[in-house]
Amino acid sequence: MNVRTLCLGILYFGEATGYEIRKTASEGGFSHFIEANYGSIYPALTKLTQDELVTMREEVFSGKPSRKVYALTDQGREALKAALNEPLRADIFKSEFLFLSLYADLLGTERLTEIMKQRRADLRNELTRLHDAMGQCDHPGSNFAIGYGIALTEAAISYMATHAASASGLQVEPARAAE
Amino acid sequence: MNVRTLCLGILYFGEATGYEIRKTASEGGFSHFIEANYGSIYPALTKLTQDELVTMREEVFSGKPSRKVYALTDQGREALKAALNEPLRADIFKSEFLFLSLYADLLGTERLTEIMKQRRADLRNELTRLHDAMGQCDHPGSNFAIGYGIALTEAAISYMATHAASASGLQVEPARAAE
DNA sequence: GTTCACATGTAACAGGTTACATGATTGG
DNA sequence: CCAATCATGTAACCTGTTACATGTGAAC
Repeated sequence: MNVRTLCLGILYFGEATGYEIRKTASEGGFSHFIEANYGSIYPALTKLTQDELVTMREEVFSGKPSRKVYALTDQGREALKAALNEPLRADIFKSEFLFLSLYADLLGTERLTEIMKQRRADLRNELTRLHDAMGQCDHPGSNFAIGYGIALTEAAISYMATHAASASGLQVEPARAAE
Repeated sequence: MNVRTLCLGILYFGEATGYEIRKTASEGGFSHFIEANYGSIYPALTKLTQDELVTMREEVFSGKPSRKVYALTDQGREALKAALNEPLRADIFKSEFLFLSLYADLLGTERLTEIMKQRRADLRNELTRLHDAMGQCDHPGSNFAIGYGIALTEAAISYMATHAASASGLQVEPARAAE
């Protein structure tokens, strides 16, 4: 989906600033299947305001940086619905990690061990993040999406635990339990 | 990773045409974590030939379409190694399906049911594809990557089986066992 | 005092996607 | 005969990313 629809979608849950939209998309509970950064969000919000799919309200506090709070209009809600009814695109998954794993024999034990260790750490962090997000949210749709992320992350962790050592013919340091 | 490195990586396993590279990337055992299409592959191969990272040999058969077979040079192999030793980028996962699931209440039972059904079918196909790929390949690195895909796909199927009905407050038709 | 979080925005650039353009052979 | 597979390539377009530019307040 494009950034436009993403903004409409996040605004559907309540008004927000560009900064908050990015945070939800890139760090919140949805960040495992969404990506967006300022460079695309701010222009999109300007355009959406022009098209009257969202309204903008500027909050100016003396001293504090002013913030622009965006909210969905009825037209915006309709546009979101329309976007949701368009043909569903396939998931996109790109993994440099898996690409690297194809060339384990070219990498050398040291680098390979480092990569595998890093990946296990990343997966554990991701799992923690997802559990936190799940705890802060009781919306059924969101729980489904976050739960999906948790299920896959757990599967990845489990796979890493049992297969990381066999990525190549090279001997990789075994994972320690207390790592 | 960029298309350039992708081409070098696939050529590492043996010479190939642009057509075959795309097929490996988009339909083969690696397609679950790689994506590339003609529009990016052909220009990349031309550039790589100019840079002497690959060699090109044209095979012309009377009648048959001629094919350009590319092979890695020593320089190309070094370039691949160098690329593999650059800092590892995080995985990219974008899912319109999960995005849609956030708005289950906006979707209507019919569309939601259709989406969930489609996703289960897609996952089953993907699993079959991965098992086939695994059977045709005994390279350790590839087996690790394909196995990773299988593990995650199985987790997704399992999650769908137990949670698809609870994506929203709406009642979704339960999955049938023989579907 | 320095780093982090809040907050907005632009511009150049890179990268890849889609559509177009073409054509032979094989199998059903 | 029609569809699918093999086979190569260009060009316009779109989209998004990176880097730049700027500033406050709070916490440590």
